[in-house]
Amino acid sequence: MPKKVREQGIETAKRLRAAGLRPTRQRLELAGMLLSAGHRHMTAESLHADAVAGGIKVSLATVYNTLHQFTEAGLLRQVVVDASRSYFDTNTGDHQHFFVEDEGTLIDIPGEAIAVSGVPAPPKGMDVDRIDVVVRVRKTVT
Amino acid sequence: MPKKVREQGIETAKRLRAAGLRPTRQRLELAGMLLSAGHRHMTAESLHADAVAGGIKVSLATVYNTLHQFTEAGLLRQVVVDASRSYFDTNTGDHQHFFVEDEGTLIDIPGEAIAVSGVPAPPKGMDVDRIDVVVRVRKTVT
DNA sequence: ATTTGTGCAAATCGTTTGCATCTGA
DNA sequence: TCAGATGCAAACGATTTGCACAAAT
Repeated sequence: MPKKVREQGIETAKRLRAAGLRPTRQRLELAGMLLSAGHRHMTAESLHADAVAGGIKVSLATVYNTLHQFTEAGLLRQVVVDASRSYFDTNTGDHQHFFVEDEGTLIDIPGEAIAVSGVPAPPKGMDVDRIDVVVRVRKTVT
Repeated sequence: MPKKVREQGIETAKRLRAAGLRPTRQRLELAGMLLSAGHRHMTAESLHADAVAGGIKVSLATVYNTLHQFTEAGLLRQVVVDASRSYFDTNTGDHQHFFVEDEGTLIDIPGEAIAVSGVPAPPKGMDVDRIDVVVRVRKTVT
């Protein structure tokens, strides 16, 4: 194993431990897929498919568990755009999304770009947790 | 039957016919619940429960069908805030929502109040269908 | 050795559908 | 009459869970 990869693994292991998660093989490999390259969007099904395609042995149940654990640990963010599937985003920073309805795909919109103004004060005894903006787009009908 | 109620029923029947829907007993009664009073938010389950509680005989399957038909007819609008349930809103005008995460309830935010700026141009060949803003709130932790 | 995680299959939840029966026009 | 609507129960797809086994500390 190349030194660089090993160190990356150690680095990832630390992050998992810090989140109170044991660095198991499955979690390390999934974390590797998610945290290495650039940001990505996924569903449990798609991540499982990618993992299996990449030779990683994990069950779908473990993928679901892992996605939720990572989300709770702040490594991922859940995006609600479709009533029938859950999407996850490796970009946990301030940003919003385009949702391509024909394809079921997400595209990030930088948080600096977009602004929401005029939000009324929340009802008494409530605090704003987050503001989500979804720009639903579809293929132009020509 | 009081004259006023009968006329309301006739009025509703017209709206249904205009939407290409036969004014059946179930559809008229559900429409009555939805279009009479002020705006309301509901899930299929909650509407079915309310209908049954109000003495209206309908099956859950018909409630689902009706909600979708009404939505397609523009009488209702679907709101996506929770990955596991579909919400519907009798307010089909321009507006947004608070979503109380602890309770799973929605509160309207008038469209005039809120504004989203800085939305980038959608990708080539895509048109913006709608912009949804969800202000997620939760009970203040004291 | 003890605790925690994994995989599988069964269970669950919201939602949709097939089909026999009704109902409105 | 008869296309369209309804209700029920079975089917569904996404997600969760129970439990025996495996792996991490």
